[in-house]
Amino acid sequence: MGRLSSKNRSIPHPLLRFAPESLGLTEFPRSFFHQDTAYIARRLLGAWLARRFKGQWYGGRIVETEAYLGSGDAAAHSRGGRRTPRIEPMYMDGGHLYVFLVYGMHHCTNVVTRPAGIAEAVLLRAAEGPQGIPIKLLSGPAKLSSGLGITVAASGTDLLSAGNLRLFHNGNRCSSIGTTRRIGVDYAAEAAEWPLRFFDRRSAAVSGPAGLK
DNA sequence: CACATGATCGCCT
DNA sequence: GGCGATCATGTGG
Repeated sequence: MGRLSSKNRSIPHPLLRFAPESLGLTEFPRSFFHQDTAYIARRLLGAWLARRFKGQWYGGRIVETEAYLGSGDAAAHSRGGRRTPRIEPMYMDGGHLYVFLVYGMHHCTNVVTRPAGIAEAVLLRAAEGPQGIPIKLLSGPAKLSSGLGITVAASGTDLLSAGNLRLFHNGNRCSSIGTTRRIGVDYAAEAAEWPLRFFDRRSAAVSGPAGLK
């Protein structure tokens, strides 16, 4: 049957349409993505992940992120220096995308950090759509990905190549940031407790049960 | 609200 | 062959 599972859907949700130019948003320079990964994870709060589809822009304001720190991080796909075709984009220059499939049906979108050769990344866990859009639409890494129609097909693309996937910001930094351990990585033992999850305290779109905020 | 479970398959060992 | 960087739905208190 022509089953249409989430992993095949690359169409952005129509409610997420917005006009980047009207908000005066600019883009981060390459050097921004070469900095400390946890620092970047915090700085990305408030930035807009945007996708151009058939001439229109769709996007959301990022409100929750997690940092994954590479070879020494037991929770990262690049733990122990692993290097396979799937995770190759993690080794690319900062500013690229790393997208993977989890549980056979959901996608997770990451922004690669650090210079090429260092496999670190920031998982985008939740975002707010444009004004008036249901708060749950992008609240969770898989929902954020599916809301914008981002699939593994986008893994390895460069956010700074003036393409259809971009990261915009308006110069304002998130001023109220919460920090907790990362979600869903209990298998990583001690690394699971590292305080590498960040979220905008003032946002109602942050994912997970109330206890995790 | 707090769990518990099933769905579903690519990736890695 | 085992297991996820998840989510929706169901149960029970």
